[in-house]
Amino acid sequence: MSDKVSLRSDDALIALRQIQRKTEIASKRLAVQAGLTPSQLMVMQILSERGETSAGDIAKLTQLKHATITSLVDKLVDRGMLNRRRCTDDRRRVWLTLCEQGKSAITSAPDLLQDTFQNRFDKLPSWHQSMLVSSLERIAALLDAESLEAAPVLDVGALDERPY
Amino acid sequence: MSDKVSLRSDDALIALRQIQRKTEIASKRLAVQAGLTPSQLMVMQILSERGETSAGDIAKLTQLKHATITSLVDKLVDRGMLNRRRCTDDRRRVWLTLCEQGKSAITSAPDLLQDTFQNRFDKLPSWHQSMLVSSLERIAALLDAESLEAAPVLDVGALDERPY
DNA sequence: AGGATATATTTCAATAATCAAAATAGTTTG
DNA sequence: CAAACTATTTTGATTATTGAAATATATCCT
Repeated sequence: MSDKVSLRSDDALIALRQIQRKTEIASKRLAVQAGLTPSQLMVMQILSERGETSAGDIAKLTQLKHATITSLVDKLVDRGMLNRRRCTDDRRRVWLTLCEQGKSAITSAPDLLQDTFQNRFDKLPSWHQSMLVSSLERIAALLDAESLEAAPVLDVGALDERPY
Repeated sequence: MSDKVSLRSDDALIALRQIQRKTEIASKRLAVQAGLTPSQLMVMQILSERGETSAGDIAKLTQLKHATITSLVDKLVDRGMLNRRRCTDDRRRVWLTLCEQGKSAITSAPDLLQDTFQNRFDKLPSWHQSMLVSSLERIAALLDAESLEAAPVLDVGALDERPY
């Protein structure tokens, strides 16, 4: 007759938030190690995973404004981390790719989170490993909201307080 | 006789990075909805989960500098989101707590990621739900590096490029 | 006890990240 | 071909974050 309901989805969300906080902090630290800002690291990781990507897509994926991407990319290009290439079909667009130096910058930095994880994961029995992998992939799928990636933030006019 | 080895820990890390990117972007959007900056949201979520927490601990947990926490907390206190309280035992320390307005600010904002996740999760068969929860909790545990939370970033002197 | 040292937070001044709005350049549509 | 649209960049702010010095308090040591 208790009215306390412990929903499993709540447990899942709690664990998910813990994972989020840990990975986010680890990524902040990783950026410092690699001599990058967190946003720069994010851009470079996206390029590393997806290969050549347009500036606009990067803006959507990172949820940063175009102006921010431009200035951030300027710096990375100056430092020889990536290349700009004007698209020949549609000459308004700009494609970005990592260059060698960029690739090595993000692979050579020591990633404590990754090392710790990998180390412990490898010690688990095989059945457990495969369960975790399939769970992780399922979770990633559950989080896949189109709307999240692309959509702009909806009307916020109702809020009467501004963030500063 | 192929020398391509697809390690399961790599698969796990790939999925983990996807989850990270999605939750991070969702949290950036959530902050905007709540009229907060991402850092402010993070601080408030930590306070919401842990209750009263010292300024220094918040700095460690968020991986921000003390000076940053001070100015960020100034703004939140001005807006009536949280309280400062000097510790009586050790009068150097400052304890922070959410006030009512702060609590409602972070619970009332619509969280698209959470809604999407919850919705889909609830439709899964029970056995699958409990598998996911235990996997998530295990993953969180695997990521639990003391060193990650507390330790300062190690020597970076070897790097010859600065992040700007 | 009391001076030296350590810790927690804040202040101050400077730097870097981000953004809104306008500008530029190219493309599509009617 | 002009009007409307799209992708990116420039410009000129504003805000977030930081390092270093300052402040206040606590602990350690002899």
